[in-house]
Amino acid sequence: MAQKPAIPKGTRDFLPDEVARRTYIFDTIKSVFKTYGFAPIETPSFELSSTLLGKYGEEGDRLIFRILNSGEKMKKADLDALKSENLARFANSLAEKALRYDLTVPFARFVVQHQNDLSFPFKRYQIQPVWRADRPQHGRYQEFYQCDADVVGSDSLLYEVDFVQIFDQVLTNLQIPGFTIKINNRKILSGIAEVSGESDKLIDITVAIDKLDKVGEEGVIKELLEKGVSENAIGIISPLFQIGGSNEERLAQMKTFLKDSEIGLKGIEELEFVLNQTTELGLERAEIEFDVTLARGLNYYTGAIFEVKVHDVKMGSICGGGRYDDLTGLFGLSGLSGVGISFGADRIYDVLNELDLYPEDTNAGLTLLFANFGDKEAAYCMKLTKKLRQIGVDCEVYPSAVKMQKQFKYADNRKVKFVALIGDDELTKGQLQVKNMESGEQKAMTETELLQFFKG
RNA sequence: GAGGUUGUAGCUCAGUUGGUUAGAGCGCUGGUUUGUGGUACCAGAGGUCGCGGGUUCGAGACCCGUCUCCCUCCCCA
Repeated sequence: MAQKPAIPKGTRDFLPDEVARRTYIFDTIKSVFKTYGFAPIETPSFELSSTLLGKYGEEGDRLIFRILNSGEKMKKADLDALKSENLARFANSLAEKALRYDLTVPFARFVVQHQNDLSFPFKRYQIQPVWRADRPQHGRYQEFYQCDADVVGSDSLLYEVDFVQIFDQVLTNLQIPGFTIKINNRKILSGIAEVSGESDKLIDITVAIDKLDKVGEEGVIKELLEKGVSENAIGIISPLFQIGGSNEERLAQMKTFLKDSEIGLKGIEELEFVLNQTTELGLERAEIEFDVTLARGLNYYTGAIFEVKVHDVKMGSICGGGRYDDLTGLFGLSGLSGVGISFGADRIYDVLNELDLYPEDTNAGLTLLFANFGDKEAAYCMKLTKKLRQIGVDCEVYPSAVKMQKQFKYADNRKVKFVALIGDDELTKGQLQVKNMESGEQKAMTETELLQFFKG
């Protein structure tokens, strides 16, 4: 035997039953996206490196899978960069293409390229795999699916309201018992930086504050000091650590805190609008929480920021999203505001598996199997399968006339719902035996009765 | 990218301080005579103990390297 086969780390194979479960998740998400007026698009799995690089920050660039140039293009390798140890530039000269890292940046590219064919606001959804050269961990893969819905070309906050409803609808439909939609606004974070007098350290401050629930107040202060934030500024920021209570109470506290920051107050106003509208509409299973410490790494968000966490499961956020006022600006089309969300299908899949939340019929089973009693009988069954398939019944004939025990065992493993037995007797009588594999009940019926039975 | 951990049949694991032909359960295959599965009984197949090197008379067990899994950080879905 050759060496045992393997797949790259952070990737997975899916068996038929697993695919059935994943299809259920994708279908649930798709159908909700559709009811909110989103239409699907697709983009290539790889893009030009120049499209992706520099869009996700330094960390993100490191996680982008590069596609090595081949043939003559190998000659484009920048050997000078290698000599001068500029490895990043050398790597870029070796790879003109790269696997997509998310669906948002390719979408921005798509919008700019097809701007004349689109009517705005443009709403699309996209369900495709993305790749990250990350170190695999629980709920973290190198290949995984994102399910994105975005709108570009409108700055209306009604879309933020819609997205909150979509989170609630999808996760409720998937039977997830409890989950929290965390919401914040990047303008509030800007306001905090402004009030503290450290506007240029916005990113450092938000990243540090984001860790509050993980490292605690002291941890955050330590990180702020390390990043060179002044003690004075930290003194101004620290009251934020005490913010709590209901969403209304938090808003009130933040209003006071940000009273001298125009941008901060704008953020509060936007957030208040979304929260109020959401209260008007109501939520099925979701809880919504204003979380000042919610930051999210991506540098392109400018307004609302979302993140969804499932209760009682140890798993990173299963959904994220937010508003980006000028994403397409990176590709030369400015002035288009966008807002979007993403469902992490693979994490949702893991959560559903962990909580065992699949509906009963989510498997790759077969509806009807014809037992094989010999050539003559099988030939008759083949004719029947053709008729059944025309009315949409999935069925098949067992391939050989082996002993019944074996055929039934096969039916069992395939999770077959019904087995039809047509032997010599039945052929002459025109009566078929149909056995319900779950109840064990077996009854005789004619061919027309059989077709009728499965039609209903 | 940094640190830690794990790796024995298809799966879940046992395997005493290194010592003969490496075990169990589940699963799988066949059987328990006539056309009936999910239960029972019997039998069988299946492992160069992640991979490569080293120490030793002898290594699944010890050492080094490497890959993988999982975990912490980072970042995120």
